[in-house]
Amino acid sequence: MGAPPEKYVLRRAPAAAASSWRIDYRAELNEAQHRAVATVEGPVLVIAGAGTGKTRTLVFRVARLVEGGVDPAQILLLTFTRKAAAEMLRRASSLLDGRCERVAGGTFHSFANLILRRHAHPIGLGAAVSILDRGDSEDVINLLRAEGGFDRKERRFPRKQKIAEIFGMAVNKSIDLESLVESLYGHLAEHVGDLMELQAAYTTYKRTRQLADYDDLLVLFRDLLRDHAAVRDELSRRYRYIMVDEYQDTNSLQAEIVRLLASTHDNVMAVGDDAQSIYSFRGADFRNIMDFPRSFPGTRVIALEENYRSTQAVLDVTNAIIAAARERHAKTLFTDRGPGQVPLLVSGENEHYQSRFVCQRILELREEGVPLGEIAVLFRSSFHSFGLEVELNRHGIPFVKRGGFKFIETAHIKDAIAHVRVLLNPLDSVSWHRVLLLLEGVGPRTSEELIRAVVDTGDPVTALTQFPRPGLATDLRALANLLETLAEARHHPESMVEQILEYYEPILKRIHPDDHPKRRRDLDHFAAMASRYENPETFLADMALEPPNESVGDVVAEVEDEERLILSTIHSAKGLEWHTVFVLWAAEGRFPSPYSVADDDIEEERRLMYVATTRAKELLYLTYPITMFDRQNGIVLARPSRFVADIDPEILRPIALVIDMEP
DNA sequence: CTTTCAGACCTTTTT
DNA sequence: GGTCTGAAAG
Repeated sequence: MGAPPEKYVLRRAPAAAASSWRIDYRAELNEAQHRAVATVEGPVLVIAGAGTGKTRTLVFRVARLVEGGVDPAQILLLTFTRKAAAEMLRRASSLLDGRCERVAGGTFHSFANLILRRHAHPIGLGAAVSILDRGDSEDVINLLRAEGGFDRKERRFPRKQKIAEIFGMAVNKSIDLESLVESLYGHLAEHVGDLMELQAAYTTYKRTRQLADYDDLLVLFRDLLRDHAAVRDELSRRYRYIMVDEYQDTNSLQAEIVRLLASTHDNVMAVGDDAQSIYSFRGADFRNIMDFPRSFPGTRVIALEENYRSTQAVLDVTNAIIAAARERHAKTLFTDRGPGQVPLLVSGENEHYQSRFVCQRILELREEGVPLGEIAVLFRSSFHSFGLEVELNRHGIPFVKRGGFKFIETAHIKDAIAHVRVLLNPLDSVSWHRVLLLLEGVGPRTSEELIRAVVDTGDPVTALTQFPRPGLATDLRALANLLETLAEARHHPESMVEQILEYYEPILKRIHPDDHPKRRRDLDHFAAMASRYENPETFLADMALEPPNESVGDVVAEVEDEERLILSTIHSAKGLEWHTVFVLWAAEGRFPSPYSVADDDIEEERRLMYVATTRAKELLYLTYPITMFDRQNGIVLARPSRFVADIDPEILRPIALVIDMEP
């Protein structure tokens, strides 16, 4: 994160032992940052505005702890993505030495997974738990929904997606289904009984088959800590210093986990910004950050308000956006980075103007020497960039897209993963289902029978080869052969994936006659990803918990990242910064999202706009078309987003695009 | 039972 | 544009 470069004086004694050189914390940090770094014992809450050096503070604090003699393995750094943790530890290591790499870190989910695998026993879990991603849990729910006959009710019963959302929300908000439906899903009140029944069935299903969804990881981890004092004390003593980044986006379950983990020492530093809370759809509540001092009495609160990232002109806009927020910690960011250029509110005739403007401006910036990797185009929803993507391709501007539908979620990749999963956890009926339905002549019924045979005999190979259905014998034999080959040697993930692909190739051609070459290429990249792992267990866990955030096709980098423009959802842009930021579709009907308008979640949308605009260091452009296509009404007039429409034109300058008619 | 095909539906954000 | 669902044919 940004910092005054002129103050960057790292003094490193030449070739001396690591412990003999010292970091000059006072020279490196401002007063508030320094206080946060120097406060080592006891609970600390850092309220860090956007671009105020939050990451820098965490990095220096890790270094400070290690330098002060704390064993790195006693430090736990919980972040929003593992990439964020890795990046911080890399920076801390460059301040000190390799020791910082031994700091434990990752997301709540990945850390929970790690601990649960070590302490599976007390909560009745096996070591080979399969992690269900969102799609997997929806599949299970759908199965049970049909099995329980819930879908045959006269009144419309919610679809699997909605059900999964509701179940997840209940867990993440730590409230029971009944009150959740009452408060947030009132229109489903008549189904409460059925939903509860379904939820119970879902839980049983997962437990008996060694399956855990994302929420289970947190719940089971919490239960382990809460109900097993010995484990709790052991863990609490092992992780003596806990730091939690992006605390505004944690939910009550995660807060509870932190509370329990710190039970023997209270050494927790939570860092966050209530104005940047954008994950309430996942049960996060920015009030969590307000409650921190209550669960940790004696908390020292430190506010970081000096912004090192953006010019004053950019800050004037972001301050104006957030000033209208209904409920927040009042703070106004300031900088001494100089005035900078006034951000523009750019309007054009239609979406095409918007795309052309962005492309043209990007090409100009590149001429001026701004690397493509220092430019980002941000948007509320992943599909908002479709039009621009076409235009970028036309101009030959390389880009990566982050967020939205992911590579890992495509059917063919999930198929490949399913084969690895059944091998590791033969009880994983979700994956069995996927694997078996690929065979010609196998539908849901036959698949069920086969799975029952596999579970009953406990021996997949025998169950498959002995299955009394001559028409399927050849295919089942082939599958059994594959499983045998995979099981024989404890394969390296890469060679496992290669074996699977050999088996899967003909199936792929049959199911996707038109585009199997494209899918085949995806699968080859998947194999390449597998090659980075030592064992299949960590490979699978990572694919479920920290999949690459790139969209389909982007996993292949033909060009180095520095030479590619970034397209990203605002959610995926969290914590990052660029020289120039474009915000697409700053128009009513797109941003705020119509869903949020209907549900009265406007305040979170405002924070999203705040997060988007605070990513810019030098240049900021908000664009919107004057007409846009609406599915119901066809072409309609668009208005600028309510979050920016009323900003003083001196602060956010309106510009209209015109096309040069000269030849 | 499985496959196929047409029409409905619905599209936010993510671990 | 893609998935999901239901109905009818193989």
